[in-house]
Amino acid sequence: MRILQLHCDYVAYKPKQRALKSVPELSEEEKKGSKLENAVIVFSSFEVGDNEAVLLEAIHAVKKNFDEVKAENLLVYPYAHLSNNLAPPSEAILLLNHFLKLAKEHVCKDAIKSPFGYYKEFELKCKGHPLAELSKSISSQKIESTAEKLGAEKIIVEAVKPGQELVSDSLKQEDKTKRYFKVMTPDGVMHDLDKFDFSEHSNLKTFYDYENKKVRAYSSEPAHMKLMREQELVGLEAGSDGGNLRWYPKGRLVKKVLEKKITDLMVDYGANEIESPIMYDFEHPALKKYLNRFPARQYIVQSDDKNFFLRFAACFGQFLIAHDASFSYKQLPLRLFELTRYSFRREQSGEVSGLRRLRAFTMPDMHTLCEDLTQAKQEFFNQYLLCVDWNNDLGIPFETAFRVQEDFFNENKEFYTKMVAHIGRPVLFELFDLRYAYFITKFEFNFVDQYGKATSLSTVQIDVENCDTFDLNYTNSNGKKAKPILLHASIPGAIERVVFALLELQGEKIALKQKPMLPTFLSPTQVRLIPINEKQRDYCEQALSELSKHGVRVDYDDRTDTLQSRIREAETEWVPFVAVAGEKELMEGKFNVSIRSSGRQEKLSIKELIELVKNETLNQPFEKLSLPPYLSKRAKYN
RNA sequence: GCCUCUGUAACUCAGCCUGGUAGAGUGUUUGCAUGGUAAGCAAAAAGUCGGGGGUUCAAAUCCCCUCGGAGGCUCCA
Repeated sequence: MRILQLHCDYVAYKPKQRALKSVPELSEEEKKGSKLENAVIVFSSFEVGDNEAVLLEAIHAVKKNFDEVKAENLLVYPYAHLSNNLAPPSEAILLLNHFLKLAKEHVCKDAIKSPFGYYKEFELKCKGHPLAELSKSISSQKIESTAEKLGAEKIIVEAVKPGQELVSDSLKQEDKTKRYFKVMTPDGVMHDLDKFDFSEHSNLKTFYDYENKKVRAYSSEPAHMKLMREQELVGLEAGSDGGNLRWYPKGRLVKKVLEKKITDLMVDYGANEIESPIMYDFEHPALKKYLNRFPARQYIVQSDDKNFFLRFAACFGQFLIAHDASFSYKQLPLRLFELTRYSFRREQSGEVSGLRRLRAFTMPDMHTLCEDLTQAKQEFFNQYLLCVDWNNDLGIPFETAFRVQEDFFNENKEFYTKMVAHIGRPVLFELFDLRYAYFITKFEFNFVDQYGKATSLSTVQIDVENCDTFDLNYTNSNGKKAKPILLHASIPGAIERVVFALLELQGEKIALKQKPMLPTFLSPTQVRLIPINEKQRDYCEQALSELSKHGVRVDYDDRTDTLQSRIREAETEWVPFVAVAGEKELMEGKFNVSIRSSGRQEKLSIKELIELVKNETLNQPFEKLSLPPYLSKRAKYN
C-alpha cells in the first residue's frame, strides 16, 4: 500500500466520468462530490498482497499525522498512480472500504472517501508547514504488529476474495453493444466465444486472449534476439536511437531476398512501384487531417524554420502522387507500391523490442484505388489470397482476425464466409457498431509466438475516408469526377517482422531439440565446401566456381582447423548443404553432402548438388551474399 | 513516459551482499597438430568494470545523478 498525505486548508472533489467498467453507477448524492475544510487528504493505492496488517500500519501513520497537524476532517482518496503493483479493482474496493472503516474508528469519525473507479476533478490548497506533505509505502513483509500501537482490539477483516465479481449483468450487456468478438468456422457459422470449443485451436485461443489482454506475457527476452546476434544477422546500434538496427552482411542478405520477393510479387500483381520522400510538412492541409486520424508518434526533422515529420507509412507519399495523377475508370484498379526503407514510428521507449517492434522498419506498402465497392471487395479478396500464399510459402503459421463494422458484415456475409472457407480453419471476428478509424473492414494475420504474444503480419484495409481527405478522384464513364474506394495493403506487414517470425520459429525448434534452419532460398550460405585436407584444395575451388556460376550461394572453408570443428561451425550456421571432399570423393568426382533438412548424407556430383539446390529454391528470388567465399577472409560481426 | 531488472575483455558471463593488485569460457593472433562428419594441444595480446559526482586511507564493490539495453505497465481508483 502506498499513501500520500496532504494537510490542506480545503479540499474539494467532484466525480466526472466512470473510468472502470466494473464499478456501479453513483447515487445522485455521490455525484455532487464534496468539500472539506482543514482536512488531511490521503491519496491511497492498494497493492497486491495488502492485508489487514498493512491497513493498520497505514492507519497508524495517518493517525499520527492527523493528530499532529490538528486537522478536523479526513478524506480518503483512492489514487492508482502511486503504485505499479496495483491490486485488482475488486480487491482494492474491499480494501478501501475497510480502510475507511478503520479511519472512522481510529482517526476521525467523520472520515469520508471519494468514489473508486471514476475520473474526478479535485482542487486543494496545501498548507506550507513541514508536516503538510508526507508519503509512505507499506508492505505486508515489513509489518510488525501494529494493533498494539493503535491500542485497538483485533479487528476481523471481511474476507477479500481474489477476482471477486463486481460486474453487473446490465453493464456487461452495455459493453457488448459497442465492440465484440465472435468466431467463424469454415462452414460459415458464427459462434459466441463462450460457446466455442477452442480445444483444437489453441493458437486461436492464445490470440484471442492476447487481444483481450487477459494473458500476461513472460518477462523473458524473446528467442529471436539471441539468434539474430548468433547468426550474425542483426545487431543493436547504441549510436542511434533505440529501435534503429544495424544489419550485418548475412542479415542484409536475408532482408534483401525478402525485399526482392515481395517487390516481385507486387509488380507481378500489377502494382506500379514508386519512391516517395521520407519526410513531410506538418502544415500540409491534407496531412494535418490525416495525422489527427492516425496519431502515431513521429520523429521530427528541422529544415530552416520548418518542421517535418518522418513518415510512418507510405500512405501520404502515394496519396499525394495519386492526387496529381490523371486516370479514369479504365485504369482502375490502380495500384501504387513502395518498399519503405524506412517507415518511422517513435514508439515509447518501453515498447521497442528486438525485430518485433521498431522505431525504423521496412514496410512494403501498397495502396489500391478502386472504382466502387464491388471492385474494392474483389481486390480485398485477391490480396487476401496473396497474403495466405505469402505466409504459407515462408512456412509462417498465422491466426486470422477480421474487423468489420456490423452493418457492412451483415450486408456482405457471403464475402467473409468465402474467405474463411478458403483457409479452412476458424477465425476471429471483431464487430463494431460505430466506425472508430478510417476503415470499414480489415483483416490481419497474426503470428502467435511461444510466449503467448500475437504479432500482426499481413493486413489489408478498406478505407472509406482518405479519398476525401486527399482529394483523390478518377474520371468515370460519364466523363465526371468520381471518388474511388481505397485499399491499404501490406502483404508481409514488415520485413523485420518476417525475420522475427522465422527466427522465433527456429527458437521453438531448438527448444524441441530439432535442427533450426532458414528456408534454403534465405540461407546466407546454401552450400559449404569443406576439404578434408590441403590435397582437395583445387577440387573445392573448382566446385566453388561451378556452383557460384549456377547461382548457388556457396562458400569454402579453407581454414586449417580440424575437420570436426569446421563441420561443427557449418552446423551452427544452419548451412543447408555441407559438402565434404576427401581422397575418396576426389577419386569418384563427387562430394559427401550432409542435407540439413533430412539429416541424411548423400554422395553427389556437383551437377546433382546444383539440381538439388535449384529444386529447393524453385521460383524464389536470388541475391548474392556480400562476404568473401573463403572463410579465412571473413571478419566476424558478432 | 512510469516501474523492475541489467551494463565488467570483441562476445557470453563470474566477481559486488561482506571495499584491499581485474577473472573464466568463447573469439582473435602465434606455434605445434593434417584431421572422415558438432569443439585437437599450447602460448600471447586484449579491460577509462557504461559515464559523472560523493563517502573512504582505499570503490567494479557502498551512496547520489546520468546514459544505454531487456521485460512489464500505459481502457486502471
